[in-house]
Amino acid sequence: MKQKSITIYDIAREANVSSATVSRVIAGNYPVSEKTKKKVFDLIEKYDYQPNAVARSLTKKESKMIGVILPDITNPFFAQVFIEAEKYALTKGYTLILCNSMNSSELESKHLRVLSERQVEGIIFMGGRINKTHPKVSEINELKYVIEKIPVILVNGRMETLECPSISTNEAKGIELIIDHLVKQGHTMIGLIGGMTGITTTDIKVEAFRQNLEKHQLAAVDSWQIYSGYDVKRGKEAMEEMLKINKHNLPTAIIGINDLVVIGALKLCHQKKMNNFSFVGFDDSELTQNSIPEITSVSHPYKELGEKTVDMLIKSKTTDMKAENLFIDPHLVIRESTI
Amino acid sequence: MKQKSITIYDIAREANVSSATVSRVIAGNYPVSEKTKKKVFDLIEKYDYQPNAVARSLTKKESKMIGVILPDITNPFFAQVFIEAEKYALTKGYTLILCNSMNSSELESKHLRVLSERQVEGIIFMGGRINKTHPKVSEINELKYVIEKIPVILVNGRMETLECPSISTNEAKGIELIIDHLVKQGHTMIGLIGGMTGITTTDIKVEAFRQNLEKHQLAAVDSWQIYSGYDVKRGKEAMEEMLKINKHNLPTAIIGINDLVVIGALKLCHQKKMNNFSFVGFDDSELTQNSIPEITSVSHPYKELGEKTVDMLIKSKTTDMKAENLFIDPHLVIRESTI
DNA sequence: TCATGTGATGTAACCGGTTTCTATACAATG
DNA sequence: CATTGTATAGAAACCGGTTACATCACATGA
Repeated sequence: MKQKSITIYDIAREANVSSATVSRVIAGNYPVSEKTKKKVFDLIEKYDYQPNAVARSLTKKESKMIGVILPDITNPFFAQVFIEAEKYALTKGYTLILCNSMNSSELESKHLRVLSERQVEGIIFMGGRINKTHPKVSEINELKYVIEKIPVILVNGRMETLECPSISTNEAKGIELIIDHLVKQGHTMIGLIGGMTGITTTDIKVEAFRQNLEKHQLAAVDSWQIYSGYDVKRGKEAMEEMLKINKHNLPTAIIGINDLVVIGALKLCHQKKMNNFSFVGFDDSELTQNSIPEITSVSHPYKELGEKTVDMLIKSKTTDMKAENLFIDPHLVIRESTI
Repeated sequence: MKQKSITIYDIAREANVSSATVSRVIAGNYPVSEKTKKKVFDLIEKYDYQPNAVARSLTKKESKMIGVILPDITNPFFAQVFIEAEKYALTKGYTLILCNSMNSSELESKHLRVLSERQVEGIIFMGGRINKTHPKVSEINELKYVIEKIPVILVNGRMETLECPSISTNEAKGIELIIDHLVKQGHTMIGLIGGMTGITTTDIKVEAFRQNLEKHQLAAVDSWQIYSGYDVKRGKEAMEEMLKINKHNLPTAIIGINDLVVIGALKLCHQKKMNNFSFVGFDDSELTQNSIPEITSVSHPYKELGEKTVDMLIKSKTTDMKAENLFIDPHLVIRESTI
């Protein structure tokens, strides 16, 4: 329904040169006389000629596209990494294709397939549910199969069952920052709520939690660590349980596995009119600044995560990618909830 | 660095047929003998042959890609529409390319160009800063130029300077729902904060605000309507001003131009220990459920916005698109902040 | 029996670029 | 002057599909 666009041949014809010459003028990687160059550039401008990226992809066998598969772009963590990756990719001539898997392995597979058919040069895989307790082996196989053909990088996710390069926030370091801060504030009784055992990122945090309590010679009270999940509702539930089972022996500071959990806990405390806890979240999402009180939280190295991932993918075109696991340190943003 | 994939010719050779036949088997739009079909399908399965979408795009002159340009995927409104659009597009064989413009017209132009070169079949343009007070005419021209070549649809944005089809939430209706609800709750003194005059979506809401007050024969007190902006900070500022200039004549219910503004206003009221206002937001973002109190808000017809937009774009391939402006009614989600 | 229609398949052109190979003109070198 | 090198440019193949057109075998109907 729209007019057909002009091609390299149209330019060539009007300039009385061959398409090869026009191609060379554009690429600028081959000697072309100044006169011809000018003639071609003038025509390109005159018609606002835009090279057809699809045709170029086909001949050059490089699509200049990178796929991004994540559970849900609504999650501020994924959104932030994506934005940084996109910004960076653009400067490198790459385009990102975002795929929301909505935590469905079926969708994940479908997206994997589409991306592969579209000849993406690499796939960024975030927060997939692949971990040692993952129920569906089929999915891992699917991914494994793709990895053999397309470079895949995991962001903040590890796969015990599969060799795959990854880039992650050093979450253990994040927990260390939190506990150091809380101790400096005078806290000696610290709890941890949310998350699920078996999920890599939770396991790492819990492990770091215990180690750092020990480092400061603080008691690791078992009932002060409550698994529940990752959303606001779970946070509320966890806090409810915390209050119930520790009625007479409560921690003074509580770390949430992520910001949402803290929001939930805060809500419960507000309802119960208990405003005597310090809270720390994880992810430093916008929520932390919009809640009352504003929440101290660990901020991921978003920019590095995004850029390094894209870089590794681009590099993997020429260098064989080692299945290395890169960790980047986060930092702590201190707000009202811990002062 | 990865192995080359197999092509339709590989399949054809091993099946002792021509590539045309394989193509026909896959397309299934042409009679092929059962025997040949089976032979080909078996080989496709054996090698897990995946057609090269780039090559297909080139010959068929249809990329099956749609571009999406929006200011910032972090904004829950855009994210939600995107998710719905993507979900739907996938079922139709289309892939979306998300572009964050970060409110920079430079980036907008760059993305427009990239998308055009990639031969996208259409562009979904959300929340662009194009309106009657828009300072940069160059940008409009850029967009205008693209529109001549690629179908563009605006989502929740209108352009006075440019004929372009659009799909929008009926925001006036949203305001009507709010005011009807507040009146039913007994409110007779209603304020409106946030937004900016000159921005289409604000103008529409303000206009509807006044009309609906009139409908209920309520006073439209000038100082109860305060422009400020769109984020939490602006909301706080607006509320501060509201309290200052209306010290002895305050509204009892306050409508925010969006949810963020309400969050800001709530924060201020919390600081000032003034918990006697009813608040209503707009967008029904997750924030509304996570704040204290939970906020009554107008929910956009996300699913319809996403699906209808994709549908229109697909249809525009065969039918010439009228520059029509479609409106879809939102609904009101009632929460603690107005009871 | 011959003309015609139909099903199944192959051939080759095409999509819009890039790139290898080749050719030409001209300058520099011996 | 013959030889070699270099700058410039074209011809043609190629990327991996799709499809218009051609072909052929066989069935049908006059």
